[in-house]
Amino acid sequence: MVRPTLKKQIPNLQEAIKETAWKQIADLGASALSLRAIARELKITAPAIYNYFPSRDHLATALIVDAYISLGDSQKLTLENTSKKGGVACFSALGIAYRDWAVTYPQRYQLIFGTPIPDYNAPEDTTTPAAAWALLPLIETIQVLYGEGILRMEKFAKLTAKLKSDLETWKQFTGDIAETEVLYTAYVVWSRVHGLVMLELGGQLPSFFTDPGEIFRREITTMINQYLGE
Amino acid sequence: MVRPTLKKQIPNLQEAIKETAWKQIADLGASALSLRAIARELKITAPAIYNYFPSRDHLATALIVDAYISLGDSQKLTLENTSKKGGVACFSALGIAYRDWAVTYPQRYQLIFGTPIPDYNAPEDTTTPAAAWALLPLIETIQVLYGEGILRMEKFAKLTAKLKSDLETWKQFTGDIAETEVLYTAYVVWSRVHGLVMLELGGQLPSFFTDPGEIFRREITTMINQYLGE
DNA sequence: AAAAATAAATATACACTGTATATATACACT
DNA sequence: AGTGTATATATACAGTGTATATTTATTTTT
Repeated sequence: MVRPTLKKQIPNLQEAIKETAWKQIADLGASALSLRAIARELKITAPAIYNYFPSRDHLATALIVDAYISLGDSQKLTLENTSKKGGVACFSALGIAYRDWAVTYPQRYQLIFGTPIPDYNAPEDTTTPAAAWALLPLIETIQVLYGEGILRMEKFAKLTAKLKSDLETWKQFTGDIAETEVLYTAYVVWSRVHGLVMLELGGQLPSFFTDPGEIFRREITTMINQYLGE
Repeated sequence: MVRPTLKKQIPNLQEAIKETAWKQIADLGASALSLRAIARELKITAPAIYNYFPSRDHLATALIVDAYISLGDSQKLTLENTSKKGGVACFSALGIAYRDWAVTYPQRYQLIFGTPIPDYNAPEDTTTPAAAWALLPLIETIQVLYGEGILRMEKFAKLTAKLKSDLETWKQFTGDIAETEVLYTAYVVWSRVHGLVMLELGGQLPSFFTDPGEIFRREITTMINQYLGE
């Protein structure tokens, strides 16, 4: 028999492939992403996957988008649960939640921000919107703080015209909810959080640092002191 | 003929293998590291490499250590060329040089901090000292600023006893030249620089940002304003 | 209802990869 | 000169992504 009857097949195979991929990524790391291994687990032949994803890279892109969505969902949920406590509390909670997500799903974080898949280059037109969406809660929060006059933009050098125009382009991806100053701040904040998380997950933070979370929380506090104020 | 005469062979094959590896990494990316490709270019069979590196991972580790050394050399040279201009100038120059190195050798940067090689996990006992060495010039500089009373530690929350003890352990790797406060600051500064560089190299900074270097230089200035002062 | 078209799987094959094993040769030392 | 060791080759295995052709199940059309 060349092809089994459909009743024996997996329904919603596209989702099943991604789920199996996530399971294996969680177990063996993002670099172990293997069409053949996925096929084996689904009792399918490897080329069959090509009916759902034209190539391994397309599957990887789909996984990355899913990961961004998962991160964005986590951020969104955090914001909803904290919004009543005020802007500063939101800022702090979003930072903590960002790291929590990364620590909970290190493989997903590496999948997005590391380069775990050989010869894979993420297509910018799909990842830029996904990344922007994941950052929306942070941008929203900073926009609120900016509106309340709590964000101390005067601590930064004045934004140049060119930089402002670049940020205008980014605005389109972020739902046009924030001003250029806010977007700039969000990017800078993101880079700080990302740097800490990346060093921690990448193993660059030597293992004798017994509580990486503490350093992270300290930095959140420092950022609040530096960027925000009455 | 099973083995060619030695006069036809490459002298200093260990170095030649690493050089070829670097060339291919620069051309095709760190994920394309392939013993067979190296062997092909050296007109050698793949298993011959095993006489010099027990496995692909050992070669990768050697390359990572080399990359750290290259980064450290660049930092050291920068410090030597700037030291007469004072601590703040050094701080700034080291930051710029760090990014310059990363932008010049993006593949090396990804090799160290990304996870480009499938199933490879860097052995901490070799990378921690290498990383510490690469950071020495920054640590030195911050130590000088701290000694001059320019580093505003009061902006940070007081270091806890546990964190201090963790930092004491790190001290051993950094030549015991700096105090815990300085090491903490250096780590935090590193994480900020690293975050920006990582987002830029990883393609997370959308391409419509026409001059990533400007954002970076602005952040250096911001850091000087935040951490240093008369 | 039968036939044609389409979709989705298999089978097979190719060019790769890292690496284990056995073997042969060049070189250094006694 | 002969022996031992280092260093290469040859071969093989299991794994990878993916291109191609083939077969079958399902859907659509007549």
